[in-house]
Amino acid sequence: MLKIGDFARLCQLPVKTLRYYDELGLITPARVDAFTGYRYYAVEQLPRLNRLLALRDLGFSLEQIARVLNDGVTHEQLRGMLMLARAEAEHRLHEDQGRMARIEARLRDIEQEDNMPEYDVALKTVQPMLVAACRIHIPKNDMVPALLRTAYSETSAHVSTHGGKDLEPCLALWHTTADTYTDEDAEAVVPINRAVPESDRVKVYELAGGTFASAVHHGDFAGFTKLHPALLRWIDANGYRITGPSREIYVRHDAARPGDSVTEVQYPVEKE
Amino acid sequence: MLKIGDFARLCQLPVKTLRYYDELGLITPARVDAFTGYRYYAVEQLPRLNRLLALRDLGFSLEQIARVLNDGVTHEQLRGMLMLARAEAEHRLHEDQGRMARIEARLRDIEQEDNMPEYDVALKTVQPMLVAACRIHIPKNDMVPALLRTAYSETSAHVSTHGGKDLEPCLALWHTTADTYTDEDAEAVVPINRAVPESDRVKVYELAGGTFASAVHHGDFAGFTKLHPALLRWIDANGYRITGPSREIYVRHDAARPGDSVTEVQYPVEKE
DNA sequence: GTAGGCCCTCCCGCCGGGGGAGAGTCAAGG
DNA sequence: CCTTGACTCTCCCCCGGCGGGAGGGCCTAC
Repeated sequence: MLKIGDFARLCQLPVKTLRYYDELGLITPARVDAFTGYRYYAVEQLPRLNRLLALRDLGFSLEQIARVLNDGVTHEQLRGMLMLARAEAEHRLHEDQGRMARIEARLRDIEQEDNMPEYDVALKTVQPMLVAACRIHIPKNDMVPALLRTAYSETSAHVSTHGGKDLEPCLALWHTTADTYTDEDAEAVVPINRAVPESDRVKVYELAGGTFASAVHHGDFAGFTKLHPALLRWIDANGYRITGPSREIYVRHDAARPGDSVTEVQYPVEKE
Repeated sequence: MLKIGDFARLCQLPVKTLRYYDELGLITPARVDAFTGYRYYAVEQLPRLNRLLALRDLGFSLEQIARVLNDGVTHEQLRGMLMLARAEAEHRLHEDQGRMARIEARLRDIEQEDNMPEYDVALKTVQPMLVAACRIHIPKNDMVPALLRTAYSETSAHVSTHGGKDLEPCLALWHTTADTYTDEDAEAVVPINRAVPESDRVKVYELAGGTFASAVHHGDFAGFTKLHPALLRWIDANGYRITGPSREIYVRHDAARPGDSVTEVQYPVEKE
């Protein structure tokens, strides 16, 4: 019979861990002194402990290990657990690969240009939302504000005449990725609180959610256009692929005070 | 001014998280009502929040992010933090790659042979220990028990005559990896509690620690020799490399009751 | 005026243990 | 036989990054 410290030395585990495993019923001492509470282990318990450690190394939780060790588990169940563990490990693997890529890109940024990167790009998951939208064609770049404003007014009016309400903030979808700044295909989108009928100009649908690379600009009126190249560089440097139209979210857009405008730009992305 | 729920929707974070970040001083609301305690955020805070998320995605802890955001951090410091984060991500990456390999190997084991693998192999880190050791040559396999016993007696005697004490359990190092079972080069090793002088037959040194692949056998006397092939298969299947002599630890070895013997076999290993 | 949807603080839970307090136990040396 | 020092026991709090819920206040729309 071994005291807990001897057993701990034998299997190279901290004493605390053995006590914790006892509490969870993973390795119960062969004998526990009823008066002193001292735990006494037997060397015969080593194989079970090795089994425990092997399962732990596979990434199983202690609760799963308890099921395997105590309840006994069929081959099929074990296979399922292994495949689940593999999927989880793979997921973490991909996450850390992405993290590595982002860190490397950031380090390159620091090395190359001596000043900080201008914008911080974050990856976020966006919920789908119900919207009313009006698609417009914009022949020349300087017509963007006027045409968008008109489209928002029209959409908003349509929604409210059908008893709906538009929610903040409104956004624009850019279906043309060309940077010619002419003949652009845009969509003025307004989130709404409930479904309303469509018209031939105003469509109502659920704008898809998903994973987006996002950056925010705060300051002078049109300065947020610089976000697009920054985002595109980031997306390229981190090994993502653009999967749809970009979004500009006009968080605050007061024509009277353009210096206070806040705009978020999002690109839907996917790995690889 | 936005209430916390609006701000949460805007940046796609749970309300709880925003409150937590406020508590940590990461994003303090632009205004807090002194009477009601209501938090009011401003859209101007979005860029800072995006910066926070970007740093979080790199794997920084919230405490580190607080330092970056609040105290401001030099380029050199940021570079250091990034390199540290990269090292950590790389470490986790390798861990999960190893885990994947172990899981795959285990799944293959299940697919191939319909019965469970006979032994569980665990990876463990072993502490270095002070030992007295006697190296012996074993011409033929059936001489192992006798020669080892003699070597242990001799070592033990030498240690005790010099005022030392030997600790449990004793082990053997096998310097020959050949499986011919003839002309083997072994070493009878006894852990001791303090340094004693050497003789020409008994050496005293610190047995190195490190990472070992380990399996345990419980049962009939010589059955533990089956552990060696099992361990070798595991080491091969998981992409490790043997870096030194194997160890047999005679956890319990009572010649009178061979059915109760417990033996652990360890191979020192390294990735790749 | 009232309903229901926000918001507040406070407390507990997760996972896999680590650290330490305060008290009891064991084995060896004098 | 006694002491001493190493060991062990239980109990409680701590880590990170929040999530869940209780119990209460606030705000706005009908």
